[in-house]
Formats: sequence, structure tokens, C-alpha cells
Amino acid sequence: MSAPFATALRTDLCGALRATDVGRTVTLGGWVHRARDLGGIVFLDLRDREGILQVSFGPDWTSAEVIAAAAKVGVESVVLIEGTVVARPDEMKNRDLATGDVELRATRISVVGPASTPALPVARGRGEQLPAEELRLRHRHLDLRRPELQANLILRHRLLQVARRFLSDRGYLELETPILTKPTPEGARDYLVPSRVHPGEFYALPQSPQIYKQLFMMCGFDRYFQVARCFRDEDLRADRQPEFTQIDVEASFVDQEDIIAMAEGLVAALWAEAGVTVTIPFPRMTYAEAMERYGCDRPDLRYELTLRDLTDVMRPLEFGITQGAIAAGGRVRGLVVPGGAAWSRKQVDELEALAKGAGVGGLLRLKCAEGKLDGPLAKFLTADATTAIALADGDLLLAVAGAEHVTSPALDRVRQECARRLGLVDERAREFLWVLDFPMFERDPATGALAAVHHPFTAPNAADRAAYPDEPWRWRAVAYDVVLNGTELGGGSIRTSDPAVQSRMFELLGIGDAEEQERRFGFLLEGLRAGAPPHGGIALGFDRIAMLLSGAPSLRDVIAFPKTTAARSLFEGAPTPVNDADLRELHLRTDVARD
RNA sequence: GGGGGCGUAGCUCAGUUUGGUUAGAGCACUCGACUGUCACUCGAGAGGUCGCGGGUUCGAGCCCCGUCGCUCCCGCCA
Repeated sequence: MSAPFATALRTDLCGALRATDVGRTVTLGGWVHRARDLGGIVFLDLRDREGILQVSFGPDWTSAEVIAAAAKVGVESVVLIEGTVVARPDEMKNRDLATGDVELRATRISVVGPASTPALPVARGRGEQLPAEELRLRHRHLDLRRPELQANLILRHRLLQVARRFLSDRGYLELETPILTKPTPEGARDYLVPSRVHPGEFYALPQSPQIYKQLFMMCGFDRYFQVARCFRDEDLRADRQPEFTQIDVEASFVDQEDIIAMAEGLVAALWAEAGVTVTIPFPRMTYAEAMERYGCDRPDLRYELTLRDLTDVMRPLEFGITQGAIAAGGRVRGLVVPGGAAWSRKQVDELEALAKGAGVGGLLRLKCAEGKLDGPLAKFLTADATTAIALADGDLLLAVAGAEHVTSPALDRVRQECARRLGLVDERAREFLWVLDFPMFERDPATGALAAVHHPFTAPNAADRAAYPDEPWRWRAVAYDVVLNGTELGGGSIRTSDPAVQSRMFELLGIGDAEEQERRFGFLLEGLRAGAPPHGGIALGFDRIAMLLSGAPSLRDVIAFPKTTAARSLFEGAPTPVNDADLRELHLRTDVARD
């Protein structure tokens, strides 16, 4: 690192010293990572964000008082040390340390920040497990001292700088939007903030800056981006936090191709910063094709194992399950697993349990072993069907009968688990993909009501709207997701810029009343009526990208102060009860008994 | 909201299968020895609400019920 880290108190970062520094007299500040007291000579490993350096205190170059002080200092204490950088003899070099060719012969030490015994170790023994995550979060000030987490956050910083540079160089303006905003009835649950001056009224924290960024386009800023903090009050996962960061982008006078090209460049730049070359453009697939071949709108293309339609093959068979499903308007779909015939009954039952967990009644099996077909289906198969299915020796066919919204998720899970078992997943492979032509709406299976697949501001495909004016469930949206190895990195759409079309969309979503539209989305509609350019954009899930590029197993390892799965901060202790006076001032009362 | 896993010393873990004397180990910590270590080594010591509450039992870290916390998954996340 070439930045001038010299200050009034120190001359260098200890982790930056190399053989070229030999002979220099330096003053370093850092944390005592480990100590080795050999009696006459004392070694301290000094750590800062740049790395670790061995400091030696010996009678030939250090006074007795300084040696005694060094022998007494506790690990994780902050010290200032003055000394001379010396080369280590060959047999004393430490190849595991970037600074291992040199050491500091100390002449002075001052303990500027003595540390109490740490509640959990920062320096870990070889092979020793990390402390429980609960403790790591509770003592985050210590956990964040670990070089691994520091490396994650430093990479995160570099990725953010790359994104800013990339977008700024292309004319995107970094504009900020409110954190205290308006509750939205759509989508996820809002975090609400009570208003003190308006009794009974609330702000919401933004789920995304969606409408604001569209308004920037209507204002004529032309290109916008923001490193946007977003808030959603939903249950958590390893890859989901209640507050998270998006790289949020919007541009005017663009179509889908403009946004896709920009996003590919941005993704390539981010991956390049992490040392990975990414080939652009990315392959593309329609939503319909993804669902048909993979049962999933973000397929993992590192392996094939594609789904097949078996409806026509199965239709003539006198087999109750498939006949019933087909008669009810469903289909029979499945996948052929090479080598799956060798799996035990129990192993296939486990797959069936996965499928059932996704809502199907069961998993049909047909295996081909030693040239013979075996399974409940076998005796119903006609010669034509056998030919059509065309199982090779060792193959296992797994099939599901039913409606598409049932067979797809079930087969998706089965496919993923089969790939895992067969070792088909190449962990080093990177399969980027655009999924295009998402449906505009999905139906609530219970009520039949339409809901936006992406969001209500997405533009419907104009040709679909013209062809099926009264069948909006057939409309595709001008929306796109970018996917890597089965993980959604981000998504966006071209927006509706015609206020009449936007009104119609609200109407289809059950917000038919003009007054209600104005009340809830008036600020958007007003903007559209004031003259809106065609516009669209995308948002990338930045935490997830940082997680992938750092190799971290959890989002919590790329967020400095994350929440637990119960949405708590264990370190600072949030959320927390507040006193009655504060509540009264906000015109709030809780129904929770207090002790 | 539902299901699974985990919870024993400051930390990582054994002990729970089949209930039985005073609950162990490594690291860290304290004291001592040691002049080239780099997970220093060696000796000694201190350190326990077995997550919490209740129950069964002559006896519970271990069995039962409840509860809390962390975690993974489903629902949820436009």
C-alpha cells in the first residue's frame, strides 16, 4: 500500500515493511497479536490492518526496562514501538508472513492502549474452530480485528470504489434519497418510524429508492446511481439481512439493451477488482425457458440435468396418478439422472421428501438397471413410451405430475440435490446468465388476485398488451435478472413512463380507485404527468456480491455490524425498550407488559 | 408462524449412548524457568449457575416438560 500512512505518532504500517526497509529506524503502532517470551529475548507479533510483523526485544539492542515492559504487555494491547528494521537470516525467515523477511529490533515500547484479557481469541491456533457466531457478534469489536474479516471489509470498500468510479465515469450521478420516507402497501413489510410532530403518523424506511430514482429521471438528471441502504422487515436467512445495500442505478432514454450492457460492464469491473476475469456479454434465457428447462427463474447453469416434458409420453398410459393430473390440466415433467439407478430406496425417498416439501404429492421413479426397467410405472409402459423415454443403463427417471406452479419448484429442488450428489457442481465455475421476459403478473393461488412479479412500475411488453388487452396475466414485463450460479445478483426493468399505463397497472393490481391511487402513489403519477422520459434501471445486491467475491459463507461476514436471524444486534443491543416518556412524546403506547 | 441443529471453564471441545464418588482436555489467564522463537517450550496454579425454569428419581450435565439464545431451512422477502 503506497498511501502515506505516516502520522505524528508513527512512521509506517507494520504490515507493510519489507526487505527494502532494512536499516530504517521506524516507529510503529499496532495491536499485540501474540507474544513469545523466551526469557532473555522477547518476541511480539505486531498487527495492524496491513499485516503482522515480528518485533524482537533482545539484550544486545534493547534496554532491560524495555524488555521487561514487552514481556508484561498483554495480547490485543495497543503499543507504539520504535526500533530498527533488520533482515532476518535465511533460517529465521517466516514464509507465512508477508513481512517474514524482516523483523523490527525494538528500542522503545509504550503501551498506549492496554487491553483486558479478550473475551474471545483474535489470534487463532491452527485448526481451531471459530468461536460461536453468537459470541463473535456479541464481541464484534474483537471479531472485527481478525485479518479475515478485515480483508472482507477492505474488499467491500474496493468494490464500492470500483462501482462508483465505473458509474461516475459513464455520467451517472450519485444522488441521495430520503431514509425517512412514505410507507408502501406493496411488497415487504415496512420498518416504521413514528412522527413526533404529527401524532399517529409514520414514516417508513425505504425498501428501495425505486420511486425516487424514477423521479430523478423525470427531473432530467438522466443518469443516477446510489449505494442505497434498503430496509425490509421480513424473516432472515444466511443471505438476507433486514438492512442491506444495493447498487441502485437508473437511466433515461434507454431500453433493456442499454441497461444490460451497462450492468455487464459493472459486474465485470467488480469481478475484475476481485481478480476474476468475466466474459461479457452474458448468455440469455427467457423466463419461460428457464422455468421449462430448470423449473426455476435463476437456474444454476454449472450443470445440465435439464427437465423434460413427459406429458405426451404418459398420456396414453393406464396409470392413475399421471392420468388424473393430465385430466386436471396438469403436465408430467421429470429429469433423467445418469447413475441414479444405483441409489438406494432410502436415497430416492429423501429426494421425494424434498419434492413433497415443495408441494407435490410424490415423486415417480423409473430406473433402468441391467437393461431392465423397474419402478411403479414400469408395468404400465407401452413399447412406444419406453422408446420415447429412452433410459440408458444406470439411468433413473424422476417425474412429477401436476400443475406447473407445483412441478417446477419440486423438480428444481430435486435437480439441485441430484447435481450435488453426483458431484456435478464445479465450485470454480462461474455461469452468468440474464433471465428475460418475466411475466408482468402472478396470481395469488388463493384469491386469484394479480400481483406484480417485479414491481408495479415495470413496463409491460407493449406487443403483449396490444395482443391481449383483456388478459393481463399473459403480458410479459420488460424486466431482467442477472444470475450467477443459481444466485440472483440483481434485477431491474424498463419502467412505465406513461401515466395512463401506470394508472391501468395500479388498477389491475387492485388499486382501481383514482383517489386511492393519488393518495398512495400521487407523487409518482404527478411526476409522470409532468413529462417523463423513457427510463429504466437495475439494482445489484451489493452485500451478496461482496459475500461471493470474498468467499464468505454468510452475509454477516461482509457486514461490519450485522443483525442475527432474530433481527437483533448483539453488540450494541438493538432493538431495545424505550422509556415511557419517549413513547408518550411519540404518541405511542405498547401492549407489552414491562417489568 | 412452522420444522431441524446447537448451547458443558474466557474460547474450542470431550463426557449424554446405558442416570451413580470430587465434571475433564487443549488454548487463553496467573506465577515460575528459559537468549532466536514465530501455535515457542517446560513446571505449577486458578478458573464451572453443565443456557434458564420446572419435573421424574435415593441420586440428573445425562431422562421428561417448558422456556430463552444462536443457527439452517420452509412460509415470508413487489
